[in-house]
Amino acid sequence: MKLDEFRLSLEKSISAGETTSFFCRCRIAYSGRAEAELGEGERLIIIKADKAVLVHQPEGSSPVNYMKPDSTIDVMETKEGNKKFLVLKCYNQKFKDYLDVLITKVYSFSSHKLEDGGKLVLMGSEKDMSDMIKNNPVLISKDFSPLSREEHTKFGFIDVFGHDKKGNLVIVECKRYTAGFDAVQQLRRYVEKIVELKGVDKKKVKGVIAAPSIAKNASEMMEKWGFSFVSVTPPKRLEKFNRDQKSISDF
Amino acid sequence: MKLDEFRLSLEKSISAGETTSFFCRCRIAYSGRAEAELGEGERLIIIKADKAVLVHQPEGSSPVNYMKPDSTIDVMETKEGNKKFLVLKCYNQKFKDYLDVLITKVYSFSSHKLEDGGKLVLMGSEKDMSDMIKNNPVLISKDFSPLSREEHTKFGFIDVFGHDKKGNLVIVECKRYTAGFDAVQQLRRYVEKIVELKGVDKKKVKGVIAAPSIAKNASEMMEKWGFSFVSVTPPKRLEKFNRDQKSISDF
DNA sequence: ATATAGATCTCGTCA
DNA sequence: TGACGAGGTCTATAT
Repeated sequence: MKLDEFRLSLEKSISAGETTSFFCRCRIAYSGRAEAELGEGERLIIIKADKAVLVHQPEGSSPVNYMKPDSTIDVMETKEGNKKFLVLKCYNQKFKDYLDVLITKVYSFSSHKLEDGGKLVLMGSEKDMSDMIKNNPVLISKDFSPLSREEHTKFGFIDVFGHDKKGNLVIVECKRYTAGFDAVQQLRRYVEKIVELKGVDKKKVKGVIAAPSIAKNASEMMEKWGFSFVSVTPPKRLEKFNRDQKSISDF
Repeated sequence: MKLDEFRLSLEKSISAGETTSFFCRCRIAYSGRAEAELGEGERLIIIKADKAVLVHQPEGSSPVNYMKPDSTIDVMETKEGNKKFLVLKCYNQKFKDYLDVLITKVYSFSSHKLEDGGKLVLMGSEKDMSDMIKNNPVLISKDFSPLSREEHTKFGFIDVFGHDKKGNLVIVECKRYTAGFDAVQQLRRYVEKIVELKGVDKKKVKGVIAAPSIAKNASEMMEKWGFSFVSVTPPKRLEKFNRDQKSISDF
């Protein structure tokens, strides 16, 4: 594809608020929160309707370079020797980010005005876990009584907060994956805050990690601080479909 | 674009290890580490050479649905009433992830075998910060002597480790952005580990956060634990180009 | 705008 | 392979 032709199509698409996708050969420089350079190679570049920019190499889930939404995007001509190339100049005012893409060749270009009001409905998040625990407190222990869930209090952001029949306060930290050091430390901070702010005896505040599993080192740390681990798996609904059906949904 | 025609092109591209991009109308169901549904709408779908799948809505940096690399991808026909549609069935064995995309319409399709050996060169990471501090220890204090950097020791992963002239051990935790609770706790854990494993007096181990700034609450926590904060900004090189030059790089 | 924490985090690294 | 920490994390939420 000719660069001139590409340039016209691209500018038109961007100003029309379309979402654009093109394969090209390019070099990239970024400066902003950090700085990065990427030598010449073939990539897929996406410009979204909200002026987000993504540069994808042929492998990996994440873009190798990107710009956040609300960037300004200009297309300019540049010369290298006697050859004309294009430069995609992107700037994000909010984050003081700059991205330059030197485009030396374009293989294909496509663009479309996407109409999409769909919103993702997700199940199995940490929030869903704390929900499940609040509704089934026996998952934590036979005498656990939850009081609040997912609340931003002056004690901190505690997943599930409650008490037991022995008069202990109980703080539950949920993790949807294997709990590690970070989870234990987070719990420890909440426990200390509660002890400090409520002025109760340290022994009267119990810390609990609810997660599918816990790392060995983290487990040792738990013992040290007198916390306990309860194996809980985030709730799901469709799982059975995976094995039984051709499609996980009949839409 | 006809669905039959699209199907042939897509299957050919996938098996050829190309990177593929197409605009379509679709509905989506995911089940695996969590579960998700996304109603009908127009999206851009990318299938990479490594069998990663990305579904992008017209807005936002991140894909609304995705599959990690090394997924198996099948294209199947399905019926809804008397209409024929396509289903993209993706499965990742390692993560037990399933993604179904019901495609009702395809607007455009493009595919290319990307040749790209380019690797991103990044400057200004936390590693670069700890490098800078090791080479300019005065950034921490006049009498700081670094011993190691970015080392996995039995004491933990410590950004910069050293001592001062008063015989104290000094542990520096670098953050490239505003330090918060998490950073302070991380530091606290390292300090406690060193005290425990080296068997030295608590007062002889000093904790330092090196970051551009620190959150107010985190700062209070620092005082409580006797840690100190030093303002350090991650190193960059190209910054001046941003304002002075048309391009942040002359490539 | 800042602060806090989750995420189908992703990615790299090391034991 | 699991554990652990960084990330130009991104995103949502609350203050």
